Amino acid sequence: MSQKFQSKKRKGDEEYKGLVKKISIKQSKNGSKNDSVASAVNNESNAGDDEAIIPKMAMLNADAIIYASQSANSYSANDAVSKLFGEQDFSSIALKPDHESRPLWINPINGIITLEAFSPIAEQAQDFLIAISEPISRPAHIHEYKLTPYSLYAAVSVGLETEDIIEVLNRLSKIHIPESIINLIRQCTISYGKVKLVLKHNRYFVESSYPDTLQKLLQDPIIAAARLVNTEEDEKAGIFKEKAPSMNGLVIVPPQKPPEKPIEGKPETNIEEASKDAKKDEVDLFHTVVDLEKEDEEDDDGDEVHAFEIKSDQFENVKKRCNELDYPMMEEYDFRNDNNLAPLDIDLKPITVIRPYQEKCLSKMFGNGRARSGIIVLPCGAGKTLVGITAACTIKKSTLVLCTSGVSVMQWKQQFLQWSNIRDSQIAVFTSEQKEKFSGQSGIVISTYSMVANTRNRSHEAQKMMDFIRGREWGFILLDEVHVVPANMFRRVVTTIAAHTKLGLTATLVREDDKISDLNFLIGPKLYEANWLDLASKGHIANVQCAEVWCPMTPEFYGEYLRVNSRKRMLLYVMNPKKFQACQYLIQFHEDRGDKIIVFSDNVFALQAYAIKLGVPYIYGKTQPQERIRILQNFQYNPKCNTIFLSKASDTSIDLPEATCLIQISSHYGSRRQEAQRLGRILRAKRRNDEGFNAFFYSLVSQDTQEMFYSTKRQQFLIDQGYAFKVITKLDGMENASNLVYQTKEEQVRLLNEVLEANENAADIDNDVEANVDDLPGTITSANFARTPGYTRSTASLKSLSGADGMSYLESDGQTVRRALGVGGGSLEHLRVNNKSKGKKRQAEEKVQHNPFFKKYRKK
DNA sequence: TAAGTGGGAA
DNA sequence: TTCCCTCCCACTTA
Repeated sequence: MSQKFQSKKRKGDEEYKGLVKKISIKQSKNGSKNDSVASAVNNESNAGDDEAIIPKMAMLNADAIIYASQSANSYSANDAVSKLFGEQDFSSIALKPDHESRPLWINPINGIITLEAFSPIAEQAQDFLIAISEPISRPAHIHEYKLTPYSLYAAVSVGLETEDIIEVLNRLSKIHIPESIINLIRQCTISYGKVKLVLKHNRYFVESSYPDTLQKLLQDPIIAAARLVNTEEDEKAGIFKEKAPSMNGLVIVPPQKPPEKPIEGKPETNIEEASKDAKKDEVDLFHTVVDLEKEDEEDDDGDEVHAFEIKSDQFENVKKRCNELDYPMMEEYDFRNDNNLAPLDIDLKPITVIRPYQEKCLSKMFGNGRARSGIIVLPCGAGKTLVGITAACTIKKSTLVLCTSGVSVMQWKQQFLQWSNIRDSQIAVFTSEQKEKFSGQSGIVISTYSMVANTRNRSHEAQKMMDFIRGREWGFILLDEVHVVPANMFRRVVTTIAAHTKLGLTATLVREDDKISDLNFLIGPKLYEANWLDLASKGHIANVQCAEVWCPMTPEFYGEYLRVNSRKRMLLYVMNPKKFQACQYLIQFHEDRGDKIIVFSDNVFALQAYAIKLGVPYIYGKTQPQERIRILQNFQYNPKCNTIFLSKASDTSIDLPEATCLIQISSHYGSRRQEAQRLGRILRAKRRNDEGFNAFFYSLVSQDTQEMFYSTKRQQFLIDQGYAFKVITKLDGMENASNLVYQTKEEQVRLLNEVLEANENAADIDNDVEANVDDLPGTITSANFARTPGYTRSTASLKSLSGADGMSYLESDGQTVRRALGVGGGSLEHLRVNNKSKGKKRQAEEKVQHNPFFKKYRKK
């Protein structure tokens, strides 16, 4: 490979020589690496598809050009092309003479960097790009990254410096870096990393070696207001040795002991050695690409450090404000020199093995010997838990772990016991069921977000436990599924708990709202994000074939689909008989192959209809825990039970390594996170390292319906991760399968009727409520009216009751029954349901409150 | 053990 | 662009 480079080499280009030198060093150090990447790219199972698509794309473009030139016939074809690109026409930018050997393009306008992933040095370039920019899209051959203030902040916080970033970028780029981009980098990095948030004795300090910077920040009204004026107590506590009144009240803290080289502490176990080596490798690798001598320079070496204290309940605001002022505060914890917090006796067990990418994550976190706060993004099944546990074992201070569900809490506890030598008495669980405290000065508490974020009345025990958690200082807080933290209620956990280091873990750092960037000041920068395909190619997670199966609507269903309003359409395309058949066919096909299959449906009606019709067990929200366990164990160990149906009840935190095939029949909304999480269910497939093993992921989509739109949206995350979705318009052999359900028109029509009935019953409530809402002008009176005790809506439709005979699927679902019976008045059946559960009334209230007026009213 | 409540996701 | 429904869960209390 280096031969190829040599042949392209041009004399006199110093930059280029430098680049080649770096490459050959890298190669001699790790000769086979590039080859394996290259082969991974070439063997990439979907590569063929991509190639097949390219000519089509080219044709498409040609069409567009012809069209453009015809519609604007005064232009020549060339002009028309430029017009298509608009201001994104960069044909005037000069390429470097040796551009072919450099893998990057940089868009001067939006900071998007395009990487040729087939370049021999793509892997090194990737490491660098992940450090300085956001991965946007990483399909097989061309990757896109974007430079953003946040990403540059993250780059600085892992130790990169402005000029290094510019220099390396320039080496890798096919064009000279545009001025606009250089300015962006300078602007974003010049002020970064100068201010730190420090927690000491349960108090928060803004610290910097640049007093001017602190002065500047104090000019800001928000920060000034959050400032806590020092008292004599501070002195007694021994935090401040020296005051500097001349600096307008800023105090000087004696110089900190400069951090040593990465984790040289106590290499007690092999693991620590291994991870130390990994860190060294990481640094080496970085030097190889970047060629820096001065990487580990510390600004505050021997300098004085200045600080002022802020109110602890204000620190979220201060962090946010500093971000806005372009002085993002880094949070680092010098845990090895902290003698205030009691140490925690915890180490990884000697048998515990850390994978290379896990070491990489940790090296980003502990790169300068301190613990940085931030976020690590790893795909499901890639061992996020172990990363968290290893981090806890490195910090060795009291640790708080927060998860989304009680099941996860137990899993975390079990994993801590499995991978580390933590004693059982040192690890406590805090949920509604169990309220434990650890013994001694330090320990681990595992809890849920809702437990800690709860603002309503607590049980006595819970309150005591919360006082315990709030009253102490934590060395480390681990936030599992960190993408939920920006939610209004959950985000308060980061402010109410005093923790030196915050580490967020997630597989999918996306939300469908715009709150995800809040994590930058709630937690910290993204420290590492793994490439899913990369991990798959190395065998850490399973290879997955993704396919979208198009199921034509039957004429009857499509006719109805076109007729009804959009709200009622969903059931029609989910219950499409052709989809039913495709699902059944795929189940048979994969069961014959020996696969274990999970079928997902968001829609409970469809879930039950499918599962009952096909005689397969299913789990949804109301399934009792024991029943769930029974079904899941059957699925795992019973060779006769190879398929289960799941609702979104188990989208997260359910571990089924046996599953090798997923089928999605209903995916109403465009949640990228959900799609990725579902794919994650099969990434840890036990059989992933079998020769030629593939897991399968099917999305069944009714053709020419809204579902196709949602499906495309949902897939975006996975596509950005490099997965290619194949479109299957016809399942081979399906027409020969004789045992499929709903083959006759009569059966299909009967199904259609059932669907329409269900739809109508469900819709009755909506119509009814809407009518009410329309009647009421949205005044306070109407609110009172809606909340009047004993108020029942009486615009009953007996029709919906009388039609309930055919709803065989509804019977096991209490809520749907209620909804179906819904508004009916006067019937005994209705009264029975209504008496049994007041849920209906609550539902009615909610509906009324959805009126925009009340929404605003309630917000006030 | 069941029901109510509040909250999250989209 | 905004808003929508539904389903799910955890926690508390009766």
